[in-house]
Amino acid sequence: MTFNQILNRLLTPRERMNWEASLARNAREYPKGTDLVREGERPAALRVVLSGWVQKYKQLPDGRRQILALVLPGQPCDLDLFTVVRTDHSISAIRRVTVAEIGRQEATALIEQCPNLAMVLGWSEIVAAAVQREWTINIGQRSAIERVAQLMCEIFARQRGVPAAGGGECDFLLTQWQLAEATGLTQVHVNRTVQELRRRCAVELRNLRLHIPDFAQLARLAAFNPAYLHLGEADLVAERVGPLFGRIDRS
Amino acid sequence: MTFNQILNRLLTPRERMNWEASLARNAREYPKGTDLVREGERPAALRVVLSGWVQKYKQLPDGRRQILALVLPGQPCDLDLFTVVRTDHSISAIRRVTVAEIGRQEATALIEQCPNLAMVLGWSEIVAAAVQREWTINIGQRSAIERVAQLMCEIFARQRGVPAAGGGECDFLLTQWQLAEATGLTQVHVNRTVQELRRRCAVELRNLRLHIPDFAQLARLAAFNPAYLHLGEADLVAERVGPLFGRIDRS
DNA sequence: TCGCAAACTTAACCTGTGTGAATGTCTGGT
DNA sequence: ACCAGACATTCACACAGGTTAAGTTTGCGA
Repeated sequence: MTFNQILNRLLTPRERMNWEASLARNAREYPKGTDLVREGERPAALRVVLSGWVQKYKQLPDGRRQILALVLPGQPCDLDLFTVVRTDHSISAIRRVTVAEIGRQEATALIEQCPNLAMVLGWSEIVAAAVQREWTINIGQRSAIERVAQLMCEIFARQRGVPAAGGGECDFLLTQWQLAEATGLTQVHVNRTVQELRRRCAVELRNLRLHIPDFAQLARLAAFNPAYLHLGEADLVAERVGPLFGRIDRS
Repeated sequence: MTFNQILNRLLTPRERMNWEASLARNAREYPKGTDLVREGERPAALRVVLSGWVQKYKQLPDGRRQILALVLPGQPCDLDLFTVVRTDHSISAIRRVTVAEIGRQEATALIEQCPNLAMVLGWSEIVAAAVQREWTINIGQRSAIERVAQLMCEIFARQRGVPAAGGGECDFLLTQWQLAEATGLTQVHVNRTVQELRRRCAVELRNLRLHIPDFAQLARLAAFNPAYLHLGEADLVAERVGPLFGRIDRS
């Protein structure tokens, strides 16, 4: 269940129109590598990725860098605009991206006009937190090959869902260097690892496309358990998230 | 700024009374090692740690375990009760703990009666997410000695704040084995690392107490930057978190 | 106060992953 | 069709941290 499908399901037609209009009105393009947000800044906009991929990352003083999360098309980067005074991480474009940047005033008005929107945005944060936890165990406990395989499973599942059988293909906009920064490995070792995965016929990877011939096999290798993506729970978002973030209003 | 200080500041006296009464009414004790929540369960209560420490963790099928987060006294474990259908991680008592377990009905009523409470709880989730990000870069990029030092800085700062100068002492309820599970190292290597920190006079650690003679020195060694704890931002919680999670009502 | 389990320490050895550097190969822009 | 820069690949070597297996100390419950 993608973020867009959740929006479709939970927003009223009018709410959805307002949201879409706001996104379109505030869409901007950036070349790859552009920093959208820098650590320590005061968040000034609600950002939603419309095309391309965006990374959240942190750096140590000596330059070591860790990618914390990937934001795929359709997803909001974060809700820091509404919550945080100084951002604790940076956000940048992995490749050329289109991002909607909705300013504070408009974003606040939008949420007030669309009672269900806060709820859906809240849900996206909940899933993002679960993904962050999975990345923690990924980096902390899995071996190199498991880490890379796990990340590939996640990226596939977030775009295509978990296939009932067999496999498929999806976008994979990371260079091996970025894959290394996301998994806590070095670029050289990621290369070894990707080749090992190729040798085992677990994945094909070229031209920014990832092909997984047998998803179940890769998932086994990675000890991938898709539960943390909460893909099947969106139907229940309404009754659950409602009390905290907002209220359903289908009038 | 501890969670309790935020509560003091943002709740009305009546709200605070309701909250405290609810905590007291639902307090329960558990011996160390008790699982409070198991991965895959439906969350049934809002849990707040009253004394002792609690860990959130995930396990791989073969038993490898990663501690994801520590919940210290005064803090809520999570808001999964309001948001998630099936929990994606487990929660257990690190040592003997007292935990308030507020059932769904009571928790929902409480939030409806206390408009500011949702806001404060939301803030705790925001900080927890920031901590999770820091743990990710900790495990992904720092060396063993940096990881351990960083975690010690965090635990100290969450209890005592960042000392202006010099150092101090605080509780440290983790065994070296748990320290290993939290940092993605082995127990043996954690032991080596702790001794190296002792040798450098960076910390003293015994009897579940951590003594840091010179916090600035340890922070330098760990590349510790307390910004992610958002310790100084609580004053601004109200105007920020308000629009999303709730509304200030000091009537 | 004893006794046992949990926690910590030490040691010898091993391996997965990091380093640094050179070379090869795409690919998108013009 | 070509070129420049970005990516991927390969190699030789180093070392941080893992593994296994004993000890030794500590602290708590009976």
